[in-house]
Amino acid sequence: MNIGEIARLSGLPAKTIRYYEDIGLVAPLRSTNGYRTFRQSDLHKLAFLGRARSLGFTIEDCRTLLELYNDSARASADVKKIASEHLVRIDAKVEELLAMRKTLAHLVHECAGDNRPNCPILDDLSAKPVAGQIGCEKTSR
Amino acid sequence: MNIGEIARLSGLPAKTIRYYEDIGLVAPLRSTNGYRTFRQSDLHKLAFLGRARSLGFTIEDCRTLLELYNDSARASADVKKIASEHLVRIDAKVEELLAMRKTLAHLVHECAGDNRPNCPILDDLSAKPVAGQIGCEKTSR
DNA sequence: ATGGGGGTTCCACCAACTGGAAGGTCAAGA
DNA sequence: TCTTGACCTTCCAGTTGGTGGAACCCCCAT
Repeated sequence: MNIGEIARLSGLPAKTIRYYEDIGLVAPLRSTNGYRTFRQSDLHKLAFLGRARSLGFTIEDCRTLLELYNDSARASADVKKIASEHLVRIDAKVEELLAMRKTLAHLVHECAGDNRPNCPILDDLSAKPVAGQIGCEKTSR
Repeated sequence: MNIGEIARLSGLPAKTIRYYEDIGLVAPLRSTNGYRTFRQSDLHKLAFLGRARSLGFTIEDCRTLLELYNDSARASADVKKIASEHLVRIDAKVEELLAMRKTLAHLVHECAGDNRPNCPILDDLSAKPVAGQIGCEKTSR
């Protein structure tokens, strides 16, 4: 199968598939005209990658997960560890976003959004941090 | 004030401040020895940027927000629009992460995490999508 | 004069692609 | 046979928001 068909079947853009070959995640054969030729196993691998990426695993996680997948002597603990750590990352990110969301939603709510210049949002952004200020949470970035 | 002091006062790394000058967000003066010299207004601007970035605004949003801040004839609606759109982006991101979280938490829970190879996480990742499958949500990436 | 702690520039790198240019290949139709 | 158009190839650059490091300059105290 050529890259176009594999892209259709795997749901990944051809560009991405070439990139994955570049970084050694997949190794299609080449036909005499230089075209990449994908086997069923390549399709399977790409689908695996697509699914793992859609769950937010990094490329390096994906690489490791693929190795574990191909290692019939793996310990499921190794897989679980990667997934658990990823879960922690996700939770941290969610917390961070919700903290932003909270402040932002409050500010948006306060702002009249009319044609006058007065704006609580800009007031907040330009507020100098005051020592001992009440309700001043540390922003984590 | 030199960059080191401004970094301390604004809470931004010196590297970041130089970068902000590079992309035209701040324009400190230069003293004869080539050192950047920051005014109080530069500090104020950098604090504004730090706060806006900590709320997740993009650099381009920050640029626009700064312009609006300096425009006494602004309409608060313009500010509110930027913030509201950002809020929508945040909500979308949170939704995406929560969807990942849900699947992932389920899989992690299912996995024994011992030294045996059997692993529901890998099973899920390698499952071929089946047409007509029940409970098969589209993953948005 | 020398050492240390500032500062400067510039270049490379991170993740995970994506867009586009310039060109080779192949099958079908006039 | 030629041409058209859909494929495919490689390579380079850009995205976001910085960060690390090298090589070098500057200034003050000892």
